[in-house]
Amino acid sequence: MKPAVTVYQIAAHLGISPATVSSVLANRHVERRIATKTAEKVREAARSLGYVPNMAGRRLRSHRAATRQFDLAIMTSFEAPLPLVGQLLHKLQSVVEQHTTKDTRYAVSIEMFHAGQLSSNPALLDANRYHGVIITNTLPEDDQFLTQASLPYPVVIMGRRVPGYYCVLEAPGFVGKQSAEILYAAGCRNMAVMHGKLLTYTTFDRVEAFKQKAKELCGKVPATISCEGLNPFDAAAALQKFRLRRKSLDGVFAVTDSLAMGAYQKLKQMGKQIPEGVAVVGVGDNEVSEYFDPPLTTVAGANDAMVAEAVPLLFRLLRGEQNLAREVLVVPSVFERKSTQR
Amino acid sequence: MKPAVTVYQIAAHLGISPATVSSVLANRHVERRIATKTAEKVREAARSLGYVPNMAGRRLRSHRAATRQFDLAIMTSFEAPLPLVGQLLHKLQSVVEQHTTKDTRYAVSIEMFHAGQLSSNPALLDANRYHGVIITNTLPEDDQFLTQASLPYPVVIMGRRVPGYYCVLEAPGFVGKQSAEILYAAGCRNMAVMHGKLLTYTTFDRVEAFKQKAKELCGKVPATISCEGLNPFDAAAALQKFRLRRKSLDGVFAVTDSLAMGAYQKLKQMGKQIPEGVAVVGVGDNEVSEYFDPPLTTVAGANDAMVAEAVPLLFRLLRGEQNLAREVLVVPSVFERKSTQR
DNA sequence: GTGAAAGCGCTAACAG
DNA sequence: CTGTTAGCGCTTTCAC
Repeated sequence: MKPAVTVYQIAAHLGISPATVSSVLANRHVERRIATKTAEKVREAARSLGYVPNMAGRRLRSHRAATRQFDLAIMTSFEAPLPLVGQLLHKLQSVVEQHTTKDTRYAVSIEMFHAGQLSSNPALLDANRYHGVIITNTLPEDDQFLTQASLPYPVVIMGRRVPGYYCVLEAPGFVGKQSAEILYAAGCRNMAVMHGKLLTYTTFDRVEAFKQKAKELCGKVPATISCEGLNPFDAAAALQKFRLRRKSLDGVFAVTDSLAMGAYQKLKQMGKQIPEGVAVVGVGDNEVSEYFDPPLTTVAGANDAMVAEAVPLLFRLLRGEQNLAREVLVVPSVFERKSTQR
Repeated sequence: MKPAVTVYQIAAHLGISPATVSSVLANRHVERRIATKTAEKVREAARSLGYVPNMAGRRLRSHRAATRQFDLAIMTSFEAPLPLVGQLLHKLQSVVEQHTTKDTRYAVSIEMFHAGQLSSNPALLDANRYHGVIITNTLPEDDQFLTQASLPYPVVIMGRRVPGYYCVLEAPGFVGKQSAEILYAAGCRNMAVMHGKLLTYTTFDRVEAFKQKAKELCGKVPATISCEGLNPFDAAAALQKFRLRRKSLDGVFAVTDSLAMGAYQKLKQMGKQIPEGVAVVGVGDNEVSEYFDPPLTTVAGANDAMVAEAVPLLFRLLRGEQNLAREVLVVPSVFERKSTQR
C-alpha cells in the first residue's frame, strides 16, 4: 500500500503552499481570505487524490499546551447484551462530563471484539491509543490472554476476576444462590436453569451457584435449558424443545431477563400459569421486567452497581491514586415480584 | 493552568534521556533492556509529576505511513433511548470490522450532549477530531444550530431532515398514520397518544400524523397522555393521572414500545382488557414486544432500517463518493399482533 | 491572497 | 544499558 497522501502532496500537485491547503481543508479559508477558486481546486484535488487527514498531526499541532486530553475506551464483545454496554456508556459519559474542564478533555471510544478473540484486537496492546479502558463481557479465553498481557495504562475489568487487574464483579455465587432459594421458597422442586450458549464468567458463576444450591435444597441437579442466544426468541425456541422431555418443570431461573421474557410466552402457551404452575426468576438487566404479566421477580444482577463502581474506579486510577482495592464485590439487590409468589 | 508535563521534563528531572523515559512509559523497557531501577524511577517520577501522555504525539510518531486511520463518532443526546444508540453502535462496529484491513483502521467514539445543547459540544466543530460522524436524537434547537454550522467532515443525520446534510429518516407521517388506521380498524373511536416530554423531530412527526389521521377517522382530536420520560414507569404514572379525566378510552398509540409496556400494566389494573377494552399500538424499538401479553402490535419504527442505511452512507461519504441522495426515507414495517385484534 | 519556516510531543533508528 | 538526532503531518505565525 502506498503511503498516505499528505497536505504537502496536494500542495505540490497544485503548485501552491501546504499552508494554503491546510487552511482550506480545515474550513478556515474564509478567515484566511483564500480565493474561492483556490479553495475549490484544493478540495477537488484532495478528493481525487484520496486525501485522508491525519488527526494525530492535527491534534498535536493545534492543541493548547495547557489542555490534557484523556482518551478512554470501553472494550466489550459483540455478543454482549447491549443494555449493559448502554448503561456503562451512559455512566461513563456523565462522569466524563463532570470531569471536563477548560483544560481537561475526554473522549470515549468503544472497541468491540468477538467473544473469545480479545487477543486479536489490535488497539488493546498499543500504548498509543488510550489512557484508560474498561473491559467487560470477556470469555475465559480472553481472561487468560489478559492474565499474560501487561497493559501500559489503567484497566478496570467488569464482571470477572483476572489476576493483576482492578476488577469489579458480582459477589460470587450470590445471584444463583438467591434464585434457587427464592424458587424453593415458592415451592418449586423441579427447577431448570436457562442460559445462552456462550458463558461469561459472571453467567457461569450464576449457573453453577444455582445448580449447587438447587441440588442442596431439592436433592437433585436442576435441568439445563440451553439457548442459542440471549434474546426472548431464543428462550422460546429452547423451551419448545425442552417441553418434550420434561413435563414436571415448576421453576425456571433465567440468567437474563430477556430470556425470562421469552420463556413467559411459551410457558403460557404450554398451559402453565405463572407463578402457580411455574415460578420464574430473571436477572435484572431490563427496565420492563416489572411491567411483565405477572411482574418478574429479579435478582437484580448488579450491572447498575458494577457500573457505578467501575467508572469512578477508572478515574481514580487515571488520577494516579495508590493503594486502591484490586477487587470490588458488588451485592445484587433482589426484587421479589408476582412471578414467584404462590 | 500549567502546560502539560512532557517526557522531556521527566527526563530533565531525573537527569536521563527522553528516549529512555519514553521506552519505559510505553512498556518497552524490556526489549530496550532498561535497568529495572531506572524503569522504577521513571514510573515514580511520571506519577509524582502527574504525567499524562499526549496520544496525538505518540500516534503521529509511531504510525506506519501506509496506514490510514479513520476516527468516527456517534453523537447522541443523553436523553435518547439507549436501545437506538446500542443498535447504531453495534451496526457501526460490524461495518467497521468489515472495512478494517492491514492498512486501514477505524476508531469509533461516542459523544453525548444534553438534548438541545448540541451547540455546546466542543468536539463537534473541531476539524481535528473526527473523519465522519453520525448525529442522532437531536431536538429542533440542535437542528437549527446544525443548519447554520458547516462541518468540515462528512455527517449523516439520523431521524431528522436538516438542510445541507445527508439525512436518513422515517417516511414522514407513516408511523402515526398507520397507527391511527390500525386502531380505527380495531374499532377504536376514543384514542389517545402517549409520548414523552421532549419531542425529537421523529417523535413529533409520529404524534402529529397520528392526531391528524385519528381526527379524520373518528371526527375528533385524540387525547394526549404526556409522560415525564420514556420509561415504562413514566407511562404508568401518566396513565394513572389520566384515568381520572377519561373513562371512555379505547385505543392507545404509544410513541415507544417502552411506554406501551408501562401502559399495559396500568390498563390491566384499571380493569381494561387488551385488546377487548383498549387496543394498544407501540413503536418497535424493543425485542420483547412480541413477548408481551398480549403480544404488542408495533409499527416498527424504523430504527433498524435507519441504522442499516445510515452506516453504509457514512462510509460512502468517507470514500468520497459523489452524487449521493441527500435524503433517504425509510418505510417502517408493521407487525400486527394481538394487542389490536378484536 | 499566499508562502516559508518553525515546532507541537513523541519515539525510531542508530550510535555508543 | 542509554543518549542523540531527526522527523511523523499538520497548522500557526509572520512576512510579503
